[in-house]
Formats: sequence, structure tokens, C-alpha cells
Amino acid sequence: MPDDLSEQTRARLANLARLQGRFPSAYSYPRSHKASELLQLHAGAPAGTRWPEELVRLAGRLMTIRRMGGLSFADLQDGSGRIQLCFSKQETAQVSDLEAADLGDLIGVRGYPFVTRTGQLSLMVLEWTLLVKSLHPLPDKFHGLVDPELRFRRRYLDLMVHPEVRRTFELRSAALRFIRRFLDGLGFMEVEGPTLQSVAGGAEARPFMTHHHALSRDYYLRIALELHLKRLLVGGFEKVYEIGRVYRNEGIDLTHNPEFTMLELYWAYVDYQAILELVEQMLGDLVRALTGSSQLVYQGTTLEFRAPFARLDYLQALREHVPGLETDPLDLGGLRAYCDARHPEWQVVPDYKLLDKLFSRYVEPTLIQPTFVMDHPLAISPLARPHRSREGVAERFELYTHSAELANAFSELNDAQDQRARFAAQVARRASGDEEAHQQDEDFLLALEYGMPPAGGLGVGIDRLIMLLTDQVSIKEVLLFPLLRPESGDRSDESGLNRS
RNA sequence: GGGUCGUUAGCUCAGCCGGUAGAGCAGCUGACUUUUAAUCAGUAGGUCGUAGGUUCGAACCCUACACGACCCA
Repeated sequence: MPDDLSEQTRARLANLARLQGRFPSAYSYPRSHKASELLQLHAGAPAGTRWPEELVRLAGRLMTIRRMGGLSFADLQDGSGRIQLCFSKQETAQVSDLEAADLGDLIGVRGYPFVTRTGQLSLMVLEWTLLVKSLHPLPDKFHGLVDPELRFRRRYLDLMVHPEVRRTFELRSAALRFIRRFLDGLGFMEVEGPTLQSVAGGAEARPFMTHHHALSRDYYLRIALELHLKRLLVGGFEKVYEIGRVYRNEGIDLTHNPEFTMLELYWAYVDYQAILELVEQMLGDLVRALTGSSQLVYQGTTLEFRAPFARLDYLQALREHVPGLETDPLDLGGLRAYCDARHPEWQVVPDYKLLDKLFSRYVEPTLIQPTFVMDHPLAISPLARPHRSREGVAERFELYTHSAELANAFSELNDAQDQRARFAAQVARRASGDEEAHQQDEDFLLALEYGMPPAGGLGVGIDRLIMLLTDQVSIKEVLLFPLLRPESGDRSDESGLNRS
């Protein structure tokens, strides 16, 4: 045995050696019930009841043991919940083996249900077996795992000891399942675009770069799903969606993780009004499916998801909320002058980004209840179609809730020549140092030149949506494995088991 | 990128004005047949994030770095 093993691991290995002869290594353990099923089965039975004929088998992790000489109680946790086990010298010869059991061990038990004096449904164990030894102590059984860094680095421990964390991810899964079912029900087809792309387009963001050795060239990880889904519209698929990871090379904070999940959908022969109605219905139904009502409480604020959601014109909102703004927001010169006077700290911000700056600063904080912000300036909507009856704006909307953007949609630009001109403007921005501006994507333009049907499209940040649904403030709480820097220094792990 | 705070036993945390390290849980030994944060008695366990510096003496003061949390850009 290596010397650098912790005292606790050493004790567990000794216990393992003691049990190994008695319990052959298990490859399976047929279970008759899950913990919660058994609890439900006998819910409400009076204290003292026993079902000695009813032999059941459970398997799970030993979370606590309370030894009292000839009688011991323990809690067994499986995927469904926890149930109390009882080991009595009168009922099983294996009480002494229990001395070599450690918290965290996975065990299988056979026994019969009964209700204790205090009314707790428990399993009287007649026979138990070790399925695998846990070589490390569990986190504090009362306080759990508090250190956020440890929680994310060893998410398995977090999940093991915090049922509410488990519930967050179950809810995430349920929400995604709901969305897929909803879209499938409308006749949408789920597709998968490439994550390795020679041009990373569809959004304004810095991409990650990687290298393909056999092809001897660099590729980007995708920053959006958009441009390939639109190629599918050209190809004749009329209702497609993708739920997938995108990667953006930017900082990490409460609402940003470098990889996150987007939903994008494209629907041929409709405009953004149809998409708006779809969003309204999908989110309304989703909230109802998960909470049982049209309301959601997020950070103490009750959000009402009953249709119709509020509508707010983008330019109108700027005029109303930006103090002292006299000029037309579309007049970039006037905007520059205003900002120079009022926000000198934005002098390095390019003119075309001032709209967004002002919107974030003055309008977003007011958008608490679900609100569709309508018809954004064309200058900040390079993939959206110009508004059919208004100058300078696009047929576009974003849905805001609790001051956060949840969805972004437009009538998709399908004029190849206009798109080419928009890209050219983006490339000029790039040349002037804006690393987030779009790159020219000739391959995409070629597709557009074959003719993409008029269409509505939608993007939804799934992680932000899940945060809202699970009342979480940090995106790390809705990602199973958020990105962290590698731990510093020579990480000779505390068990030494991974080293030889 | 800037600022603030944090990092002490496997986990959760104390540690005063700088005087040489503490508790609870977990572990180990023992008692205990209705406990459920079991209880009781005993016991072992520490590169105090890392590297420097100041000092007779540093977990504590100073500097740099690493990782994390929060705030700002």
C-alpha cells in the first residue's frame, strides 16, 4: 500500500479486503424496487406494521449509518430517493459485516418492509452485499459540499449529496424534452449542423480555433447554428431546428460560459410574426408544463407567461428611456454626439454599437415581464430582412424577461445581393478592429444565390431559459460541467490512486 | 482588463494585538436493539493555496503568483 494514501482511504481499503472474501465482485444486481417506489407502496401504514412475506431487493449508495450495537439503521440512496435500512442481529447474521461498510459504498440489499415505532417506513435487511467500495469519504452529511469550486470540479459529489442540484438538471432535461416534443408536434425536423467550420458565422462573437491535422488546416468551432440551417431551407427542408452546443471565445461570468446550448429553428414561407406566435405559445406551454401555471417565480419576482406577451418598439423604447436623447436613434452622428457628452467612457465603442449600449443601459433594466422588443435597427441586424414598411429597421424581435434576452428572431434575409452587401459592411468593421464582426461567408452566399424561401427564424439561449425555469442566478448552476481553469500546481491527488 | 473578498484536517468552519493549530461531521477504539444531523467515552489526523520578504518569532504583516466568489468595464 502506498504511503501517501489518506488515513480514510487506508481504512476503506482495509474494510474492502475484509469484505472481498465474503462478497464476490458484482456485475449486476437485480432490483425489485426503487427506494421511492417502496416508500409509496406503503405510505401511511401505521407504526409497527411489518410485511415479512414481501421480500424486495434494492441497490444504492450508503449515505449514513447509525450503529447501536445489535441494531443498526442506515440510509440507502438510489436514483429515486432515500430509504432507511435496518440491520438487526435477530434478522441477519450479516450485522458484523456491516462494521466493514463505509459511507459512500454501493450495496445491494434484500429484505422486507416494515414501519418503525416512530412511523418511518424502512427495510429490514435479511441479506446485503457490497457492489463496490467507495474509497473516499463523502462530503459533510449535514452541510454537504459548500465550496463552489469543489462542487463544479467534482459535480458527481455535488449530485450525490444535493438532491436540489439533481432536480435542477432533471428539470433541464424535462424542458428540453418538452421543447423537442413541441416542435416535433408542429412538424419540425431536428437536424445537426457541423461544429467544425471554416468560417464561423451567424453571430457576432470571437470563435475558438482548432486544427485538423490530416487536412492540414485550421477550423473554427461554430458560434451559431444559423447559416447551415438556412442552407437546409435552400435545400428544401421547410421546418428545421437544431439544439446544440455553440462556442464563443469570451469571458466567463454569471451568465456566460464559453460553450453553451442554443436552439435555432427556421420555418419556410412564414415571417417573424409567425415565429413570435410560436415563441409565445412554446414558452407559455413550457412554463405551464413545468410549474402547472402560467407563472414563474424568478428571484422573488413573479413572471406572467400568459399570451399575449407585451410588445415594445425598439426605437420607441430608446426614445422613452434614454434620458435627454433628442436625436433620432437611427442618426448615428447624433447618437455619437449624445454619447460623447453623456458617456465619455464609450468613446472607444464604435458608432454602430452605441445603439446596443444605450439599449442595454437604459431599456433592458425595465424589461421584467416577458416582452417582445420589436423591429431593431438594420445596422445591428446583418442577417435580418429589412422591414417591409419602415425605413432603417429590420423585421426582428427579441424576447426579454427579467432584463435578460431569451430569444432573438427575424424574418430571414433571403436577398443574396443584400446579404453580400451586409457582409461587406461587416468585413469593413472587422478590418477596423472589431473581432466580433461577421466574416464573409462565400459558401453561404452561394447557397442564398440559389434561392432561399422567405422564412422566419428563431434563436433561443437554452441555458438562460433553464436559469429562469430553475430560479438560478449563475449559468454554472445549469451546466453540469461549467468551464473552470485547471487547478494550479502539481496536482498529486490526495489518494495517490491514480499514480503508480 | 480593474477592484473587493476568500483559500486552515477528507467535508463544514473557528483561530483576538504576530508567540508556534482548534471544533463539529467523517475516521479509529469502546458502550448501546427503534435510530433518523443518533447518543456517550476515548483517540488519531495539518506542506495553514504556492513562492519570496519583514521579524527573535508569521495561519496572522508585506510582495508576487495560482484558483475561486462577487462587483465594475
